[in-house]
Amino acid sequence: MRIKIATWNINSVRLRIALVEKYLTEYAPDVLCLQETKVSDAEFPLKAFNALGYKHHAICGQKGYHGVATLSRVPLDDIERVNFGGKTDHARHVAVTLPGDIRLHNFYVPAGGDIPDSEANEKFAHKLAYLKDMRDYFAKPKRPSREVIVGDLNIAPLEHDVWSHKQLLSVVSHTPIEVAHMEELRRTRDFIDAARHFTPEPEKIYTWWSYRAADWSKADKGRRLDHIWLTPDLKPKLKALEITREARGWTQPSDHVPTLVEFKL
DNA sequence: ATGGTTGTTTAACAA
Repeated sequence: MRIKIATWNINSVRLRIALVEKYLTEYAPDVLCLQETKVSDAEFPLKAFNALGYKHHAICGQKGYHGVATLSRVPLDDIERVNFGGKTDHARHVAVTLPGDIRLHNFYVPAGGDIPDSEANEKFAHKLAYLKDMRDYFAKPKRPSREVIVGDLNIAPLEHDVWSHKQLLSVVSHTPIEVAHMEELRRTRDFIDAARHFTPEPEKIYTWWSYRAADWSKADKGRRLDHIWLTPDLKPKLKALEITREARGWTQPSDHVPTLVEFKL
């Protein structure tokens, strides 16, 4: 059995529903995990997904901000929403179980504001608290043997996950303290970084380009903020990983592009 | 060193 799982920070699912339809039609993931849906569950555009065969839904949204959703052509079991980081009004996580007993977590980690100092910037403190809660959650005993974490983790951990390591060392998303928190989380289950499994450093990998560049592609000042991690027992099942850079050039795009992983179980 | 853009919701905030 093969299964394809995609993750995409869509930055408003209602505004970009036509781009979602285009992606589903052209790339045909079995499961799509969206972040920054920016919509309450009652207003979520489910019809478009149902029409394309994505009839299984796990949605955790809120009005205007944040929000995650997992849409699937295969059944979803044991839907769970966990509050990490202490802010109970933030919709940033939903988990499901896929056929093959894969526990799939869809995350939208807080961006963390502009100043990389927990004293001066409450948003940065919240980001680090969120990552600590994630670490504690995955460190608990009796976790499922097959787990996958996907989403916008809002951290580019490696030197070649950003366009300039030196120039971004004090920029939120690439600071050593964030990277250390992320590594502590990764080590709880010895998660495999799927993108780097297929494309090791020093090759650059980006999944996000700022809206503020005059020519995003020419400047190419990207960061790898979106990730797919898997527990080691899934490593031999990895077949492919695809980052759809092209999607950044679509009309009225998200600033993030989709990442897709394929397993042969 | 600075400023640059986009989306939600309606001037400010988040990213």
